Amino acid sequence: MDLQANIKKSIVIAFKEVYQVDLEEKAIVLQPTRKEFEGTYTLVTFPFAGRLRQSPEAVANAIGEYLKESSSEIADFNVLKGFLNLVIADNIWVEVFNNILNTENYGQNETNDKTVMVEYSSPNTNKPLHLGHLRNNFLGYSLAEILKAGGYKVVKANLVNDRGIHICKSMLAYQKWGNNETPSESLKGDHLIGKYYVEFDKNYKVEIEALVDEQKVNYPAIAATTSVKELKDALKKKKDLTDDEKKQIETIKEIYTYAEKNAPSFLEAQEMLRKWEAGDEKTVALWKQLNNWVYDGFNHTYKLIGVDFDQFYYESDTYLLGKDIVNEGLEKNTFYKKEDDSVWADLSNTKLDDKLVLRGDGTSVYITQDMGTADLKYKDYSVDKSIYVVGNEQDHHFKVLKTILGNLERPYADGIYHMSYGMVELPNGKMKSREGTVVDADDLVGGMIDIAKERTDEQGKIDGFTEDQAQELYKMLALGALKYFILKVDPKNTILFDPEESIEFQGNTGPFIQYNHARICSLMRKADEMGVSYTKDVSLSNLETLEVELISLMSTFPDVIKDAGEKYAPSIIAQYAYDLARTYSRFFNECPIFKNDSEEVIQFRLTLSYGVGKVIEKAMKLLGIGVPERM
RNA sequence: GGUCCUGUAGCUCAGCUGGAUAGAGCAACUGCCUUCUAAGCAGUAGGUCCCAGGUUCGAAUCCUGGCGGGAUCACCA
Repeated sequence: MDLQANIKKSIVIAFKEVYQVDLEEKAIVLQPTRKEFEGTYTLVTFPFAGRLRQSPEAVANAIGEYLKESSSEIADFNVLKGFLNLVIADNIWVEVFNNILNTENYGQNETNDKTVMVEYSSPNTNKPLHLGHLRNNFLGYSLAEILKAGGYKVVKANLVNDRGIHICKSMLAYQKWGNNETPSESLKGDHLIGKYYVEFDKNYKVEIEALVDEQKVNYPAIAATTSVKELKDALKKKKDLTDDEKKQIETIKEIYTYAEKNAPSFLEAQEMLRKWEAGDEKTVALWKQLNNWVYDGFNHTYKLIGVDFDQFYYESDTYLLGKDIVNEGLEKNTFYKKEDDSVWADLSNTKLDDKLVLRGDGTSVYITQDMGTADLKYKDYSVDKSIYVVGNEQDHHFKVLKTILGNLERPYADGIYHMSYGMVELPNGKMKSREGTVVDADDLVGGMIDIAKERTDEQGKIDGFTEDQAQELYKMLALGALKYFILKVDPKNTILFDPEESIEFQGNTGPFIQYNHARICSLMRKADEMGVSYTKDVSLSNLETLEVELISLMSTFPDVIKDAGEKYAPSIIAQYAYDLARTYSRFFNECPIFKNDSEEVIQFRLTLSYGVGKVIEKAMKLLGIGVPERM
């Protein structure tokens, strides 16, 4: 039963009967009534007033009067200016609630026979996951769950970036300084490799500076300076540069570019990449070993944060894909070749600049393999939609990719969607791996679990818990706080990650919602002791405002799920879960459940609590957050 | 410079398919545990919704132009 739709139908009839006008159901917009007025839905009559040559107030009164008389759903109404507030009959709410109770897996939309792939996480295998990856993982996982609940068949995919110059860098450093170190309890594989990646970078930087200073003699504009780096930093800070200084900057850039490409260790890394691509046995063996360590480390983290995948793609398998598509593009004249044999996608039909898709030497670039992988995904799953959960720094890239695939007349091109999300910034600025200001994912989660333990223990709320149960609760609360903190924000906004605030357990937080679930479970336990149980068929004729509010909120859940899926916004679910928990919390305080004379009321409120608990549980599940039975 | 995103309370964020007196949380202050979990509830205080025009009965919301913040415009991935 769709209450809103029924009311709209009644309104259409009302307009026909009262004013002899035909309205489309779509033209009628019902909005939630503001808290300070009585009623659940509000019809705004301003738009009709002009047409009917009546005051908005008169229209509202006439329609309200008609509805009250003729519609069993409308118990009462009130009018303020052009706002017609409709009060729904309590027995209708009871009916709505019974419907919810008797709907299996309430919230789940009917299947739509469509398949969608959600690619997320997609890490580089040269360093451990950090806070930015956490946002990606939480968003991807949640979106996948939301789409499932929205009726899609979902494939969660992870495209692992396991090859390339950056991988060779850590391999090289390990080869040089690794002394056959292996992962251990205290240093798992991804962290181990990350350590060597940092080592490489440190050494590389030293080499660059040395090379730069060596080169400066060839450049009169800066030859006299003692340290190029100091000069560079000084110029960076300065405003209103003179022409000479601007020239110096250009020169410095030039030298750095040269140094970056000619530093010994960089050349070595390049050489290693060539060997890898040639299939050199030793190189490939090292690569395999180190990558496997990293995967073990990642799997540990994935398990810790509770995300999973149905399909892994590896760039070492896919990086050569896409070259056929380049030929196809040339044949279809949507690509063209330049004099140096490089191939470009013609994007003159858009605002975008033409894009290189194959280098002059025949090697591919990032977008080449992305085209190939897109084909592969379609081949594997004939997906109707393909979602890429990738940061907003790649907005342009995905615009180009989608356009190119469209020009190539790929049937799936329209279904490509870049779920772009904003960066995660720290109170003192951006995270920069080179400056050591990254927040490591494992450390962060570990730290939050510790804090969850502290808070819980000091409240003395784990009496009777086994050690395992306690540990499980700490983890559930820690991840609940973290995931909710990140998911409640609209994906496209930049997040300011304040470690202090993210572990708050009060107010608009994950634990607050979890707490309300635990309270409900506590009621259920008490009911059990008292020999009362919830029912699948409540009957009651008189409801409290908060009871109506709860039922009304619950009734919108399937639509909220659909909306969140259409907007690719887990934040909508987060907001909903909080609204429901908060409303329940007020109900809990104002409406005693057991301390009540009427058997009927006790059973109704108990059942209402049960229903709310179920919806909270399901909503949180869509965010990848578990709910405890006690806390 | 071009393109895209963004600017709402001291702070973190909702609201943005136009609708009533702009909402939450945190922080501050005041109440409420012999009664179902106080990780809670109730209340007080806090706003030029970046600015200026425009459209409209009505604009935080739509349009135009500014200003501030961010991303991007690689033969990097």
